[in-house]
Amino acid sequence: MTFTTARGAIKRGELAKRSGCNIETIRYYEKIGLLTAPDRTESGHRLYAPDDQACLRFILRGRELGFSIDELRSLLSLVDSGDYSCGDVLDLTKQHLASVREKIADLCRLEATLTEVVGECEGGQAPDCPIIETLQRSPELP
Amino acid sequence: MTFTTARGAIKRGELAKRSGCNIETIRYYEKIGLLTAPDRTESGHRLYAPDDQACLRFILRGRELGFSIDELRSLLSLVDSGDYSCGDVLDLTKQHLASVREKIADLCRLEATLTEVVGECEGGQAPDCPIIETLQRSPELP
DNA sequence: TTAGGGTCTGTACGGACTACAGGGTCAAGA
DNA sequence: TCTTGACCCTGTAGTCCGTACAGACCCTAA
Repeated sequence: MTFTTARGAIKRGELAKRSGCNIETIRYYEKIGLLTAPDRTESGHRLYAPDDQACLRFILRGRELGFSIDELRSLLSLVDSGDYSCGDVLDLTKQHLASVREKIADLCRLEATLTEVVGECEGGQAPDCPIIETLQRSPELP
Repeated sequence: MTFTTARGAIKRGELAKRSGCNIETIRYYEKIGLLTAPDRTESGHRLYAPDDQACLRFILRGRELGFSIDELRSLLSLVDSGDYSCGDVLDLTKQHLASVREKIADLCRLEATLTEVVGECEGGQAPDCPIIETLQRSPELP
């Protein structure tokens, strides 16, 4: 049986399995300073304490919500500071939400254009493909 | 006055200016084989003939429509083959359209979640920030 | 003791560019 | 004719967010 290390500490592979995160990604987050370097066994294996595990979950959830690494860095430093204000967090989140909405708007414009050309093409046996024609036109003016 | 080269041929800087494309991006497209290498002056400066210019416009328009480099490679080889069938082009475009729609759906889910947490936070002087709480929850189950 | 897994490190790759350094070329003005 | 400044050339490194690999080390159970 394995010597039981500090309460609840687990190795990287186990953390990867439990969190659903790629094992290499965990090392990457440490490398870029997003996840603090955990304690190690004498032979150098990483040991993630429950706090470290919570931190990774925070990061993964943030990524799921589309926050960038830098945004998460800010959020984490707010949380770690202990007395973060709701306002700071809200500002960051609102900014992020705005950029998500922008991306949606961009993609919707794209979708409309593509739907249009697909519709034109589907209609008949046009001698010139309307999709190719669209591509050969000059870029759209603002 | 500059010696007038083959009708309408221009150098890279001029092509960049006219097309609105970053000058380095043109070189990049050549390097990855998307844009065919143009003729050169004796001293090695690139000279883009009207056909080359049209090809770059095609690429830029395609990128605007969100096609990947690989998709554009396929489209260009279809067009260059001369007797492309509308069906091939349509297939590629439909595939691309489907992926755009998927991205939109993903972002809309994101947007909904973010809007929700922002709404909760905005409401009052909650002692614990609901955004941080959301982040501290486990990742969403499928 | 050995076999197999797991973990360690460093490094390279991907897409789609962008930016820079250190040189060569070109055209116009003095 | 010379010089000046704008252009162009090449190769390389950086961006973002990971992913993947090689070669070495460690750990545990049979």
